[in-house]
Amino acid sequence: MNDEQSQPLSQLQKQRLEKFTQLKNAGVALYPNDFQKDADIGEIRSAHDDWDEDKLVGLKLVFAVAGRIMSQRSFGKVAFLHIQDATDQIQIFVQRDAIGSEQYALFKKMDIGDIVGVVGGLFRTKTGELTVKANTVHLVSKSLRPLPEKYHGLKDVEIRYRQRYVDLMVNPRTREIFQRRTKMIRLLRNFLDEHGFMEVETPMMQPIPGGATAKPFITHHKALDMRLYMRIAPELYLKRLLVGGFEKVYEINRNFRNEGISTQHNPEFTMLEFYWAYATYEDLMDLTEKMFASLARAVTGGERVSYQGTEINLGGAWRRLTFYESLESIGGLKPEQYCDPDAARKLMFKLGDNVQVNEKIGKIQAKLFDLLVEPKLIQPHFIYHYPTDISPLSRRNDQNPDVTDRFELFIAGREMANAFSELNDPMDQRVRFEEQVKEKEAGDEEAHFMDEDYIRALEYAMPPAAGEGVGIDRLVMLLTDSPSIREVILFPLLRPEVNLAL
RNA sequence: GGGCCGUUAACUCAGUCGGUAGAGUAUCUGCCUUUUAAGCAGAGAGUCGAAGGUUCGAGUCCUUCACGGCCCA
Repeated sequence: MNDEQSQPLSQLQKQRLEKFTQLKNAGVALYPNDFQKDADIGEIRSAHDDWDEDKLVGLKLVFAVAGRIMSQRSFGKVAFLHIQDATDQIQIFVQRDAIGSEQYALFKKMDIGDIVGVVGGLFRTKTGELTVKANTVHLVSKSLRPLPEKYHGLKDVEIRYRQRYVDLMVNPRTREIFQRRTKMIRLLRNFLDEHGFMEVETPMMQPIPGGATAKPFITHHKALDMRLYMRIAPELYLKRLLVGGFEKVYEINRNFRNEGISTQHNPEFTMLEFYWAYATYEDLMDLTEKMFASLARAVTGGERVSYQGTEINLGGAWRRLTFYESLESIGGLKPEQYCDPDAARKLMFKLGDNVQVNEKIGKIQAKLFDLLVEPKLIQPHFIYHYPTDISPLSRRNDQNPDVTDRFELFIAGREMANAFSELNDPMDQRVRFEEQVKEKEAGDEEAHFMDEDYIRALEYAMPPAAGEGVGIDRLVMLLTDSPSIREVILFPLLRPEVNLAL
């Protein structure tokens, strides 16, 4: 800790180290593991919050609680603390005459931030607060660093992300976000399980990355001397399972995309993907409405949620319109502006975006959509019938082969889900992959790879199916009213900390 | 990758026109047996993100860099 390499200790750290030494010299164990905790603070409070003083005095029970000291108000021979465990906070009353002068002297060496164990009964103070009157106070774990200020808390976002443990200690909102995140994921699993889906796990390290248009991370397996990619999506493996005969499968886990970082992108992020044989993309729209609304009810209490000051209604049937309809009615474009490649390219240039000369019309249209339509989709919208050019894994529409039976879901001006009826024609899939390989060879790092084994699987016949991917981080953002994806990821990726000597 | 903003005590923040580095909380000392942003009195605490430059003099002005945030790509 305090060797030559380390950073100079602050005055506060030195003072804590002194107390550490004093306690040690007094024979106090600084990191004991024998305190027997027998109650959670939350349980104590919910069981006794409405008890009056007489009733509490009648209660002869003694509780053993443990938690971190969050604040203290110290008098000469008596002190009040608040300690916090995973469930709640409770006030502790420590009296010299109750625990003895010797113990009280040791207690005075304990600091805010220390983890302590307290044994005592319950009473109510003059101001009416439910309080544990300590019979004994045990040091359970000594803290050598001061906690952030009690009133303003920890605001510095860089420290909040780098030292999430401190953020979690002192900011209740942070704890609530991650508790809600966990609850949401559990609810999603329950929802899918109840609808007959089977949860599976497919490779995160893949020899051929597939299932999405994205740049992968590359890694290497030493013993096999083999290049591997961190998966950009589980899609192609999940569909292999449909070939194998499972008819409803899902996976919730991490994907990795080697792209920029923003308020809506973290290089590793969590996706739900689910596949449903004998269903269509339209069935998925219905299921998605149900799923999101039930999730919102369960975690926020209603179907109308407030996101960054805007009310968003997740209840009922959501608006559905085709990709081209949206370019016209929401983007304000006319067919001649987006159907003709030269006109579309010219328009993109005018909007300040560079378009590659060889870019296909579907891709240019997608850029127009991103710019002119997506930001305006605040209430939930299903946009369907995407151009085939940009949907290499989707089934073509039976009436118009230039579009696919695919939709994306937009809420709060951002993509929340992507879904389609699956392409199960192996011949067509091969052609689509070949198109992608051409784009890759032309320099598009995000284009799909050829996956011969996937085509082989389709050649065994895959049932017609529909599949969907839902960005869980963005969904958590929506239902926790968080403006940045980093607020809903426990340890978002940051550059290495400089000057960190441990 | 580009633009803008930020980085000052452990935390939250001031710092005027370039002239000795400030507050609150926290900490330490003393008093204090029902407080809850406890109180009173006193004290200590700084690589002003880093490195250069301008200047008699830089937290402040200029340049570069690092890290973070927001927006754009």
